[in-house]
Amino acid sequence: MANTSSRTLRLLSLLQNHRYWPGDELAERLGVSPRTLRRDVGRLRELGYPVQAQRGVDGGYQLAAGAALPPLLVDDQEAVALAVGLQLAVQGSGAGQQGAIAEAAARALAKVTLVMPPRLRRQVEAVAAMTESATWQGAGTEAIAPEVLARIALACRDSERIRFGYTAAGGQRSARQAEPHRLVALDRRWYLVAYDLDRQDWRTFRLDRIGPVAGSAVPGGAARPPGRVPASAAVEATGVRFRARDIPGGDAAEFVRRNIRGLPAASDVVAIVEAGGGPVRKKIGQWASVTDLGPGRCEVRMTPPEDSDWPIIALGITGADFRVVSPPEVAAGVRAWAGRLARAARSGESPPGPQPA
Amino acid sequence: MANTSSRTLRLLSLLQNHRYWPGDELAERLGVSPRTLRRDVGRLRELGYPVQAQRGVDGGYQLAAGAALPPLLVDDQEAVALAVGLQLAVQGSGAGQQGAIAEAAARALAKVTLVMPPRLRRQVEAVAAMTESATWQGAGTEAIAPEVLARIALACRDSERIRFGYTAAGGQRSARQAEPHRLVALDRRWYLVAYDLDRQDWRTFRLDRIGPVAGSAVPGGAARPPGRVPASAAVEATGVRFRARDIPGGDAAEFVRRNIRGLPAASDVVAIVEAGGGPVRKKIGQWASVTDLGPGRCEVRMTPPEDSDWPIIALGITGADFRVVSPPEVAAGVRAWAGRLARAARSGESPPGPQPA
DNA sequence: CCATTGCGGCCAGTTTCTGTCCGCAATAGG
DNA sequence: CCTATTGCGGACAGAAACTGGCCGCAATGG
Repeated sequence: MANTSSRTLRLLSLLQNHRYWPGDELAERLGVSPRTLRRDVGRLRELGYPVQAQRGVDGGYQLAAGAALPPLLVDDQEAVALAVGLQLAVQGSGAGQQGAIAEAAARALAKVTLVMPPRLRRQVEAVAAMTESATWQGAGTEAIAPEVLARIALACRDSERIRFGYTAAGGQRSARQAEPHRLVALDRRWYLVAYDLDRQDWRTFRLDRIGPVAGSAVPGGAARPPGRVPASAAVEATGVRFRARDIPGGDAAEFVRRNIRGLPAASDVVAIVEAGGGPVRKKIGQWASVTDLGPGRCEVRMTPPEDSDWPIIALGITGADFRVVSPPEVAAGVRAWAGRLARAARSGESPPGPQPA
Repeated sequence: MANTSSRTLRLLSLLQNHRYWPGDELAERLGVSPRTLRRDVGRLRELGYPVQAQRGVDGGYQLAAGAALPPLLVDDQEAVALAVGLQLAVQGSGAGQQGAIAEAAARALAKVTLVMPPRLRRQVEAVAAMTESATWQGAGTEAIAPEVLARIALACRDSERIRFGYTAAGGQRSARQAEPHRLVALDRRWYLVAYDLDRQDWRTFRLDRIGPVAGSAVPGGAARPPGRVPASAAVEATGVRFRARDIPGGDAAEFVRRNIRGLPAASDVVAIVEAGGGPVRKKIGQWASVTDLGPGRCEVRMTPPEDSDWPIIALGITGADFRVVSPPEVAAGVRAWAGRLARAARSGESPPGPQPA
């Protein structure tokens, strides 16, 4: 309380929470003399946080943008908003070149949730539960539990072995133990690059295929360092730390790209849209890669979550005619939508009232 | 550098960036003796940040969740991700009871952008430009420039008069000068509760109707406190501070609700969906209020941005038949979609190749 | 049983911090 | 032009803190 560093922090907080303070008031709030306040301000400036001052009548201090970001002092609500926003960013903005952002968001999310008081974490979960289904619409959502992502991000950061269940492309579930190295966001999917300890080799895992460990093979009261999170969920931090290895090729994203190239991209959606590539790209470039096929026609390719209506929506908002090349499921979905919308359109024509036979 | 408080901050940063440090390494990094490190840790604990320690071989320190959120020390990328995520939260999650979250997000966003170095701000703008159109799909976007929102949030926080252009419901543009008091997120819209200095009364302004000031009525080199942002945009901070008044009724959200009730909610979309309220609510409860109309039927009411395809999409993903009650524009939109999708469905049936006449 | 690692008391020397007093420099208003 | 206000920073003395070194103790795992 009477501490100097704590006071400096409190000063920073005040300056972040209200941009314009007369010096006297600041001094009073901090319980020090104005001279000491000036010294504190000087200290902040030395630390690189530019506190601007206005002299003369009605003068005061205010915090400006500097070269580095000062420690962020947020209140509870803001912290919740932060976490929610980061979850949105993590789930939603993985597209295109934004992979880097998504990864940073994952890191930040891990950081925040780690230090967030439990009561706030509960709030975040509550809000996320409300919003979750919304970001990735459609029923069979492949959305990743934010908590899985956060835990893996933490394990990567801290070089801690993890154990998890994985459903391979074929459908077989198995328990894995691995050294997680990097999270990579690619094409709206999350991948973990890890050294698989059972296979003794590098692997990439799709996060949406990670689930609870099959047989929670932890013998009774075995060695578990206190303070570790128990196997409450899909991913288990073992508490065993490892030394980082070099990822083959050096670049994690490149490694993922190579690996998933080889796999059958069966779920890709391909469609021909009767409109110029430019406008289409502008409207749905977020989710799809668009290739021009001459004037007024282009090819759209997406990798949406399975079983979702997303590709239909994307094609719909292009506002142009289109043709689904593959897969048949999406074409079937289009037929279903067409039927429903046609009935809706017809019902709208007739005057309101009970549907005529 | 050699400062105690700076060192404490650095320690906090280390603990946030990597969860498990042997004491000796921490001491070495901070350039102090282990004894002093222990004292620093004690200081952090006194400040309320629970640093857990493991004794014995392979022991170390780690930061755990405490009662209060410690100052967040984020790197550049994380800061960008933070800002992007907050913008998403601000634009997207305004629905239902989440208004409070959205407002907190706006506050946090203002806070972050204010102290963010310009280079990072540019990055955020770049990313936002890519993502913007995506959140609120559809053409006639009513999305609010994040910068407008941030600036108004700041002005509210700092009790600073603002000047802006406003397009009234009728369509007339006018220049306003007001004392901004609160931002309110309601029904996926943002409102500003402010005391209008020209009208000498309280008003609510829809943020999406705020635009650049008509005649940037600032005479040449007139008095402008240095450090103020110039009239670079839709909202201008005058630099004049004011004393807060009491909002009539005390509650800003309530005030907004009263005021907009009176206005014609012409753009409301109403539809009847042939499905139970429960499932429908689960699928689109984010964007619409759902009222049960007996088993297997419910009414859906939305207030989407004008001219967007959003209501059609929402109704489509319910997966049920429906009927658009109003407005006619949406019904027309449904017909257009139905036509396009029907053609797409038909083209899918025939083997690929040039469309048969 | 032992090595490792964190804990915290004690102490002496040093550093830093604080409040007070001072003159100076901007700034806005009369 | 003058004045009140407000921030700036030097000087100084006393008080407070910080630091490193030393110690014995307590967990912890092998």
